[in-house]
Amino acid sequence: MLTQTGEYALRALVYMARKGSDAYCGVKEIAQETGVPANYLAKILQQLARAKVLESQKGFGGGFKIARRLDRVTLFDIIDPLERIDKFKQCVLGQRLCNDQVACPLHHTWKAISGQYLGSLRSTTLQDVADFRRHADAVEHVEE
Amino acid sequence: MLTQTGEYALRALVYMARKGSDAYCGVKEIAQETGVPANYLAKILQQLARAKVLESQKGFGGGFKIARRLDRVTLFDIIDPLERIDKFKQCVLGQRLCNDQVACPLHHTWKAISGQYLGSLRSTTLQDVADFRRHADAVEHVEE
DNA sequence: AACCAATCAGACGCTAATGTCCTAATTTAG
DNA sequence: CTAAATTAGGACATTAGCGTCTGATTGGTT
Repeated sequence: MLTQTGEYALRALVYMARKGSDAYCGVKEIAQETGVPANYLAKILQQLARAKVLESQKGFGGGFKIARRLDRVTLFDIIDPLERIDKFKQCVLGQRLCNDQVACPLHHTWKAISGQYLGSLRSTTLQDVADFRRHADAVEHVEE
Repeated sequence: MLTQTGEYALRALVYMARKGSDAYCGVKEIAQETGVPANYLAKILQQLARAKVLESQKGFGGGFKIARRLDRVTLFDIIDPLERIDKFKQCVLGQRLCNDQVACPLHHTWKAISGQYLGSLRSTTLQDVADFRRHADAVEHVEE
């Protein structure tokens, strides 16, 4: 469903989004807080920087930060550069000819399944995630 | 989403279901028709036999056949013995404490996504797939 | 200018998934 | 009974994902 790399990326970006600061955030800190191996996380964040999802800054006080407004970054944006999402477009049964008109036995079933998955990833933004968290915190606070 | 092994299993079982015969079906034939590497497919089918999804028969005229009525075999039954579907139950962000009450920022989003996925796999049977195919064949025939 | 903090880039190793091959064990045909 | 067909099972090879390490580069601090 989600590769290890993709999960690590989600962990890191959710952490950064939730932190909310506009300053650059170091790899060590993110790794520490999310439990992702630091060196490997660095590779992942570099890829996301190349994909323009993050901005990076070398040197003292440098690190990574989210390149766009939180409501303009979807979960799909984060996972897409790291995994082969285009797999979804190919026929599960491996038939060359498989589309809405001429469909393999699994075409419609699989299109529905993958459509729901991709749709959810595309419609959920980091803003949604950050908002939810704050709401949950508030609820917790009220319950105390 | 779906591992290579799982995809191969789907290809093979859909082929067998569609063929509709109650006789044992040889690995070579299935491999030929589905484009799956024969030796690897053999391993996969053996696993499904151990999981009671298939029955196997050695010797001349032997092979594999589906062990239950087609409407009692879901796509989930086919994929489950081959992949670690239990991954879905774990928190995406890796938090130890994450459930409906105390949720991580992604809990609800991810629960919805994986729920749709697993639900589709569990509610689709080989009978559905075989039926669809026959219907599609009929449509093709009419169009000629 | 010298130094330090941090990313960048590439090489390297480990592990699991994928794929191949060979030898048994089993069943049927003749 | 023998030979052929076929799965069962294990050993092995290949590949890709995951993870580590080292040196280079960049930018700020002193």
